[in-house]
Amino acid sequence: MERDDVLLPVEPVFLKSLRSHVYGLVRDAILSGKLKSGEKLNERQLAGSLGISTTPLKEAFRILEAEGLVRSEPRRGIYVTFDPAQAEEMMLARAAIESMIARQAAKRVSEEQILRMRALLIEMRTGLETVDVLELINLNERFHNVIHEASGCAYLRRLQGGQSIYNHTARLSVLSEERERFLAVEEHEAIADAIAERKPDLAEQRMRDHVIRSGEKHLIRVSQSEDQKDRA
Amino acid sequence: MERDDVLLPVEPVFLKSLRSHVYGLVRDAILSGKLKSGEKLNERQLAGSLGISTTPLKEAFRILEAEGLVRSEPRRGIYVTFDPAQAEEMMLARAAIESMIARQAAKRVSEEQILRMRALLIEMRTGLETVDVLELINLNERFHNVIHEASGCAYLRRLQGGQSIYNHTARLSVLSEERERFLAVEEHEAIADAIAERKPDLAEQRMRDHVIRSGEKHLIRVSQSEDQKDRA
DNA sequence: TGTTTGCGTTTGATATATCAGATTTCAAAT
DNA sequence: ATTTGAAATCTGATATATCAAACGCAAACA
Repeated sequence: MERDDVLLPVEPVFLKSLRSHVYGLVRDAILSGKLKSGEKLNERQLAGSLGISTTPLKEAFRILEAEGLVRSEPRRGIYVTFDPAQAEEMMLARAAIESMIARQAAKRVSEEQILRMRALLIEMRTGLETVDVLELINLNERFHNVIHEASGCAYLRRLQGGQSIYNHTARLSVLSEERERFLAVEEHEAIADAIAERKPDLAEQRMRDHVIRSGEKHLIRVSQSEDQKDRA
Repeated sequence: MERDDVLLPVEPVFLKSLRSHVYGLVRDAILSGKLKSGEKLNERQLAGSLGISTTPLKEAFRILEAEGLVRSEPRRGIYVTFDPAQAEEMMLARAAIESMIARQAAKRVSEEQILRMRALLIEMRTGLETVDVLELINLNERFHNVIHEASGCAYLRRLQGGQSIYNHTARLSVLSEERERFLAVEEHEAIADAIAERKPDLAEQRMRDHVIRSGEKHLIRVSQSEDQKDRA
């Protein structure tokens, strides 16, 4: 055993399965509204246009079905199931789970993790002044990651990931507002305080309110841009 | 149209897909501990022993994977991923989602729904005295259903369903305790009060505490019976 | 004219075959 | 004795074939 530690394992990204690839494609199409709710997805036709067989496609459908983005009627077909109401519920689900994670984090956080949160918050303040939105997005994610890590809840974290419906572009759009950037950092600081002081109830409440408030902002933006498309 | 109404639609249970059947089979095996965490599931072998082809089986694996009960390593195989820690996290997830549902219910509940909750609670009190545990389980479910209905959150309800890891037997076991039966009814009454008074925060908090408390009870029972098996 | 029945087409469900990555084995080399 | 590496083998990923249910449309009938 000599110097194994210097060799990082190669990211196995490039051998991602067809299934997961087409899953991502369809998922994005649904969430972005390219596939309307109620629309029927023809297995063979879609497989044909994607240049793959039906086997990986129907596996992708099972994942989407488990996530609640499509509904499968036996011997009938699979139908898209996603509308603004469900988008809001997914946001609420994210709030519920993320706040439960925050609660657990407040019980288990280490001193080292508290320091890391504080450091990130200071960086956020800086990013606020330099109006570096990209950096702010990155810091936000790292901040939440520290909390996830502190919670020790791998399953909840995974479940939470399934409820995110907004892509990078949408985040950029929301954080383009000065007021929103300011609010986000304020709320993150409040959450960090609650966790650092080991107050589970408070941490949960603040995290929930934060996710719901910023989530509503997203939803409003999306519905507005949908309206614009409709007028066109 | 002549007398169609007297003909109830046949329960389409028997034409349930193979996929969903084997999904249920494997899921139960994992949750009940018959399949240990880390165990590898061989596609062909399992398909063979079940007397089916690999196609519906691998679809079932995708659902289980989306639920976080198995993990798939490309070109390697699929491995069971379920241990006591995850069981506890699933219970916490249930608490998080169910309490969010209660919160929404407190905002939207109708007078008629409040009356139905009250009626169920009265029946529970009766079931408490006659020690009709089966009836109590039934009433519990109907009570929660009213709340789900009041919340109007179809997606959250669905997501919640995926976090239930205990079967009828387990529920029976827990409610065999006099004290547990009493506590459950007390908590349900408190939850109903909060919802009837349209207090979202209170309803959420009470529902969360209820799910976590009774969930911990379940977890303890399970770990104890696991210990017994280990000694055998 | 409205309803029903029948058959051909479509399409999802399932089975089987093929491909390619991963593991194992075991002998040759050091 | 240990290492290496190539072939055999295992196994999941993907493609293709087959089966049967559901749909649609038109002919038959009332």
